[in-house]
Amino acid sequence: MLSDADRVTQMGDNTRAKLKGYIERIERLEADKTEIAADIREVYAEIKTFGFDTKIVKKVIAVRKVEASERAEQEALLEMYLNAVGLD
Amino acid sequence: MLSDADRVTQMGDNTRAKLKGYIERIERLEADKTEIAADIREVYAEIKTFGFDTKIVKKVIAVRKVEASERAEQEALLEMYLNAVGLD
Amino acid sequence: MLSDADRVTQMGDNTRAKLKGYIERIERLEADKTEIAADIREVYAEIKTFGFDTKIVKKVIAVRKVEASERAEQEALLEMYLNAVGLD
Amino acid sequence: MLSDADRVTQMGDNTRAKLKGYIERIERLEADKTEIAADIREVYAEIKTFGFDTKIVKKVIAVRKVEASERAEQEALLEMYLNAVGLD
DNA sequence: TCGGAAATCAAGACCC
DNA sequence: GGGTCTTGATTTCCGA
Repeated sequence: MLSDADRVTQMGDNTRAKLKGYIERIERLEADKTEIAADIREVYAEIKTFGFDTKIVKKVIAVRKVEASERAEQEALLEMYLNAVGLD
Repeated sequence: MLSDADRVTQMGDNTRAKLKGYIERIERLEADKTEIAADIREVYAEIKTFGFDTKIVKKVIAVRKVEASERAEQEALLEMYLNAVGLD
Repeated sequence: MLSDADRVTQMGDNTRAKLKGYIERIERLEADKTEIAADIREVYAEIKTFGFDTKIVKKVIAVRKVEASERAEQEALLEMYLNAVGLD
Repeated sequence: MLSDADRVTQMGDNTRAKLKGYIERIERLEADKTEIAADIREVYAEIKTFGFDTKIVKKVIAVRKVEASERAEQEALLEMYLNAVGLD
């Protein structure tokens, strides 16, 4: 069986190009993610400038997040019930 | 500076005994954990025997869990508000 | 045949109570499991404070675990042999 | 001086709306970030399907990342030197 | 029983 | 420097 290293050294140009494409795509996505994180930090900075405690704002957002996830969980549960009854 | 291997070969009996104690304690705790996991699996098996879909039961438990965490988050937020107002 | 949801909507109080009992029992077991995991983390923290590399301690425990299972394996094998020759 | 809570209870509709806007903006940004993370996971899944070890791909990306930051570091250093000798 | 999917956990980065 | 967030690895769990 081929090891990964064997695959790399023996693979054709098409395969190599494909792998390269994957890697570059991931790097672009990660760059986007980093940029968004920077945007978020910026907004918090603005909020602080505005005179609010960012810690509380963060907590408010956290609460809203678990509320949302609870709603999602309940919907999933309902879905399962309906599915079990054959009403979906 | 001493490497870990140095420590092991050079340490006195007391130190060695202490380390041995830690290891045995962890092993006991892990045995307990494994046993509990087995108990949980058993309960699910019983539930299935009983004729219920374990997937739904799991989801019910998940919903209850996020409900609990939401309650905890809201309390933490309230705490922060009160703290900010100086009423805590 | 009844679907799971039929069972839920049509089941009597006894059944419902039984299911509730299962759920609460699982929740208690999971709480126990979480607590034990916390205990284990604590012991590792203590070990680290003590000056040892927790990674190595983990390795030691892992090795002892496979050794234990190997021993069990061999004992089972021996048991089989003895049984086969009528010496058990 | 007003505490944060005072601000919340006493603030006018404009202020409240502004804060709400900030929160919603952050939530949108975080949703985007989550989505990108999902995309990345998807790409890795595709890579795995393709027959490569994702762990190695991750390593490659990590290496390229530090190489990029090292390059940036060196360029900054070069810049400083050139600046110091008045050649920039 | 194997493989993927998910939870758990410690380590590192990063911001305050 | 303290604390939170993120990431990467390990382990765990379930279905096929």
